[in-house]
Amino acid sequence: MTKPRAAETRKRTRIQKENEDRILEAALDIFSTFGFRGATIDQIANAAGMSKPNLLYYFRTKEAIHQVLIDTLLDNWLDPLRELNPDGDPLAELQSYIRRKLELARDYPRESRLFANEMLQGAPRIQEELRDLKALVDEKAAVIEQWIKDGKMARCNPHHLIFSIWATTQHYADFDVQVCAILAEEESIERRFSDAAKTLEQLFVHGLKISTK
Amino acid sequence: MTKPRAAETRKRTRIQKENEDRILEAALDIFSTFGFRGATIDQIANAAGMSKPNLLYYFRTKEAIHQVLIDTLLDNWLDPLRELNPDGDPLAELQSYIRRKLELARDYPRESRLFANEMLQGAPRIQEELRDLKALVDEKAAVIEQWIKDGKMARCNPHHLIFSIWATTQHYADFDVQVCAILAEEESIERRFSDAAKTLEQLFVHGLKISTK
DNA sequence: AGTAAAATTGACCTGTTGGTAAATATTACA
DNA sequence: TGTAATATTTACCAACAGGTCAATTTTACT
Repeated sequence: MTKPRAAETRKRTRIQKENEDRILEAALDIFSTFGFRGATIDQIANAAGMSKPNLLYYFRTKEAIHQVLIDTLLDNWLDPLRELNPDGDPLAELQSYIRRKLELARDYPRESRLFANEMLQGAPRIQEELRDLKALVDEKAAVIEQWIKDGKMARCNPHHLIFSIWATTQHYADFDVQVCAILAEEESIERRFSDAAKTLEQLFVHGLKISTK
Repeated sequence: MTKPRAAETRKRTRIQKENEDRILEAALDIFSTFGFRGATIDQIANAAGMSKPNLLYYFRTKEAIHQVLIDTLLDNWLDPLRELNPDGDPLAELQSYIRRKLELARDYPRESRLFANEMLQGAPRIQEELRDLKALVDEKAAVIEQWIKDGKMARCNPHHLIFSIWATTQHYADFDVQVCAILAEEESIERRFSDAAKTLEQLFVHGLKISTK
């Protein structure tokens, strides 16, 4: 015990807490932009307003920082799916799920990009988390399957439906540059968000066919 | 002219052509997985079965390789959108667009990931290409808008519709690890693809509402 | 076969990167 | 106020990265 690392001790100091938060905040910026290998500790330390050795006093390795980010990310990220209520109205439930995912993409784009980066690289650091994810998705897919069997919504493949919801919503975080480049620049983020929400609702509920109502 | 670099000379040798192809092939692997900053020349050279200096004999810098990949990528990538025919049947045109994009995701996942990596990092190296992209998208969005005005398809925001098509199809390339982890492992790529195609058609055309036909 | 151009390599250089060691400064708390 | 634990910094290291150079081998062509 010659070197009682801050992160290891039981009680966390005020300074410790503050600095760890600053580091994680900065690391989220850098990792989400450059990916794990593309990010450097120097960059993160700099963004956190801190010297590199000082940063390494709080997190022993680059991996350690990344791990914490990924872990906390996944928790929040899956909350909307967890809340899908089997007893609610199917279309309303799905619409609210879509909306909540879209809000996450709007409010936490860096988290989305961090996750996307990890996926692009083949998810080398989150194999076990993917297993938990599968369990949750399978569970909710069963819920959707039941809805379909009960004749409450159109037949479709529940897993792929979930993929489509993920894809369309996260797109606004992950491909934000592209979205902004293509939409007129004067479009505010609020406008983009509400247009996206309206379009997704239209698509997922009614599709593109002329409705005969 | 003391050093007539291979890539600069008019006539391309057999060896030159072969090696450039091998390098680009290897670079696509590495860049698409690790992103620009995460990829190293050593990795690429190694994957191409070639020494680093030899690789640098064909491409002067890491950027040069990346640039070629991005340029050729964008061309092929946008072909399906270019072919959207204003005089065709709207829903059939869009369905065939979706299918072609899905085929691209299946057959050229690395290209998709390369592009995704660039987007995640804020598209630092493809600003001007994004402008061309905007022009094309605006043009096709106008086509869709006309279809809507003609009462041939349901009202929606054409730009966001295109985003949704991109998102859902590319998802199968970019998030392949996740998709595979969540679907049962025994599912073949053909099965995944056909399930995805069917689901997307259902979604984009009919939506999830119970159809009354 | 001879030769000039093209291709390849090993050795090297410079800057960067993840991480360490030891010394110093600061804080919390009795 | 003293002091032990905590926090921070300076100086450093070894490995790696992008890229160059000069020398050597291979190829294409007469």
